[in-house]
Parts: sequence; structure tokens; C-alpha cells
Amino acid sequence: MSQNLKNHIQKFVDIGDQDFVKILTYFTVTDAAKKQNLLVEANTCKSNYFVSTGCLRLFFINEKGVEQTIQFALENWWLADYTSFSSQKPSDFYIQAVERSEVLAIDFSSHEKMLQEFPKMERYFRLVHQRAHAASQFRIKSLYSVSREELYHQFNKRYPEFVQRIPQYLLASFLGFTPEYLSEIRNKRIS
Amino acid sequence: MSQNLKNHIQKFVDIGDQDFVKILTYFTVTDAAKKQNLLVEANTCKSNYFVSTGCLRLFFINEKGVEQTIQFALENWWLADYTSFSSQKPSDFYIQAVERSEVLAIDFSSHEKMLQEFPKMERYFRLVHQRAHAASQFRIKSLYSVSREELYHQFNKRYPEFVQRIPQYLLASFLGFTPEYLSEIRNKRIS
DNA sequence: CGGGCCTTTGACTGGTTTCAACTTCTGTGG
DNA sequence: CCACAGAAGTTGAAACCAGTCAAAGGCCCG
Repeated sequence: MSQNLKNHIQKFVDIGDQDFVKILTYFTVTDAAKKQNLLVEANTCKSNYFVSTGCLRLFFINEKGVEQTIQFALENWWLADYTSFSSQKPSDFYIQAVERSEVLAIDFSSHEKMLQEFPKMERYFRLVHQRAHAASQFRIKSLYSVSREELYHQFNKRYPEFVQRIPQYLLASFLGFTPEYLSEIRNKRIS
Repeated sequence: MSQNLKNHIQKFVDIGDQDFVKILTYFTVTDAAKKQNLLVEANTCKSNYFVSTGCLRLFFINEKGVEQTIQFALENWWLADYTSFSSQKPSDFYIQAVERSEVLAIDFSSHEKMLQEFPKMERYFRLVHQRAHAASQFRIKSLYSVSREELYHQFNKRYPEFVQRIPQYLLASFLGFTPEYLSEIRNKRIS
């Protein structure tokens, strides 16, 4: 399903069919099974990943051995550890498929070559990162402005289908609290 | 001091002197007094700001009326509310000078025109946002992995000169806790 | 049908906030 | 250059949000 990528690019820049076919040659199509890792801590984040279908997550393991999810990437989102990807140095993170996912991967040097051949794509990625940067600002605002409980309710209201789709312990890991506490919050509402 | 901007751009892309002079015409040089607001909540974030000298901060006021700082921008950092800037819709944030600062501002339509005239600058801004995105990932990781107290010690170790430079209540607001608690943490160390 | 993973429940703990009072610093006008 | 007012920093007591630990129940998948 490279069609998703094409549509996504065309939301931001004009790109012809032939050009898109050439651009695609820089990518590798990967099918990731549920829980399969695309990146493991201490390895380099070799590729930038575009999610065609499914869902990936970026997480790390804290000093207590608990997985903490930094980001989810649903259809049409890009995901990478950009610190590691930019520098091509070892990462502190894991990237894992939450469910069976189809992913378009582009490694660092292909990325650079692709941008050289198609400078228009600089604009595309500028806009993608600008959006991601905006999303991070919003995320940090949320983390600071509301209690954990409120955070859950807001997230639940904003992404109800997604909350249904993922297991609770992953949601807890993303919202920054324990599964036990999430359970407690949910049962408050019912009563 | 537009020299700072020139140096910064040249770290990422090759740009000639004449081109830079033309690029500069899209900017407005602003001198911001300490505590002066460049953006106020409910207004649109009209410009993207490059800090030549001094320090800006991005913050919002939470429902309790407390200012929460999302980001600081020191020399050679860009700052804007990118949600508001991209959409040119009202912002939830304030941008304020922490100290007297010299700022290069470029408004949204100048930004677009400049990028049209100098497509190379798409690459520059792509890299700037990619770095910022990487920094946000790291920031969120920090917020999740360590206690507030540890957060302070890490920050203090990493940016000692900056901790000296800004008032404590701003640091507390950035690290996500109260000035009282920061005071307590600091005095633990001394004894 | 069974085992392991996920979720729930409850008691206890502690890091952090809140509030209020006090002290110290800073800068501005007389 | 001093005085003073407001801002910033400190201290301590009480309250609370959320974590930890442990044990039991539910549910998915082999």
C-alpha cells in the first residue's frame, strides 16, 4: 500500500506519478508482525519509518525495567528516533509494532540521496517535522497542564477508537502512569 | 547581529553572501525588553523567531492561573507556537523575553515567499525542525524516566551556566514543579 | 481445556503540592 | 545613595495524587 504515502506526500507538495515511482525505489516495504522490533536499544536507528497500515510505537526501558512509550505512530505517520537517525549513532529506544503493520522504511543514506534527486521532498519533510514539532509542543503542554487522570479522559475523548484498539498497559505506558492506576480511573467513571 | 543567523544557516546548507542579504530582507529585527511579550494567548503566532542574543520562552497559563514554561530558546534557536504559526490561527501560548534579547522575526507569508525564492532554505528548516523534534523526544523521555528531583540535577549538570542565568521560578516552571519544591531540593544538596 | 498474560482490587507509602508566613534580594524614585 | 515596595526565594505543616506490592480474577490463544 504505497498509495498511502503518495496521498500523504501530495497533501503537502505536488509530485508526479513518474517521480513518485522513482522515489519509491529508495524505500523498502516491510511487513512487521505484532510485537516485532524494528529498532532495538544500542543499535542505530537506520531508517525513518512511514506507517502504511497498522501501528508502531517508540519506547525505552527505564532503570526499573519498565517500558515507557514516547510516541505511537498510526497510519500516515512517520516514526524514528531522530537523534539516532540524524547522527547514525546508537539509540536509547526501541521501535515495535503494536499490531501487524505495513511499513515503508527508508535508510539514512537513501534518504539523503532521495532528497538530492528530489529537492521538493525537503519541503515535504520540513512540513512533516514542523507538524511533529507542533504535536510535541502540544504533548508537553498536556503533560504539564492536567493531572494524569484528566490526561486519560482527554485522550479517551480525542482518540476513542484508538483507546479501543490498543491494550490498556500500553496506554498507561504512554500516558505516563501504571496499569493499576489506569484501571482505577476507568472504574471511577462507571460507578 | 544577523551574523548569528548566517552562521547558523551555513552549518546546514551552503548559502552565498548575496543570497543571504536577500534572505535577510524577509526578516524584521526586533529588540525585546526583559518580560516583553512577542506573542500573547488568543492572538495568532504571526512570526517564527530566531534568537540572535538573549533568551525567549514559550509558556501558557494553566487553569489555576500558573505559568508553565514549555521551552526556552537561547542564542541560535528558533521559537514559535508551530500549531498556531502553521495554521495562522489563535494560539494558547505566550512568547516572552526572559532577558533583553535581539530577535529576527519572519512572518508566515514572508516565510513562504522566502522558501519559494530560496528552496535551499527548505532543507535548512527541515533540519532545524528535525533537530527540534529529536529534542522533544529526548525531553519527553526525561519527563517519563526520572523523578522531578532527578530532573533538576540532570538539568543542572547539563546546563549549569543557564541555571545561573535564569530565575529559579522560571526553572521550576520549566521542570514542571513548584518554586517551593525547587528550593527544598537545592537546600538538600548543600547540607 | 489450560497457561500465561492482562486487568482489577485494596492497603500502604512517599514524592510533590498547597498554603501561609517569613526573609532576602532588586530596582526605582526621591 | 538611601529607602522602600514588590518580587523572588525559603521554611514548615498538612493534604493528596499516584506508585508499589501482592494477590485474585478474567480472558485470549494455543
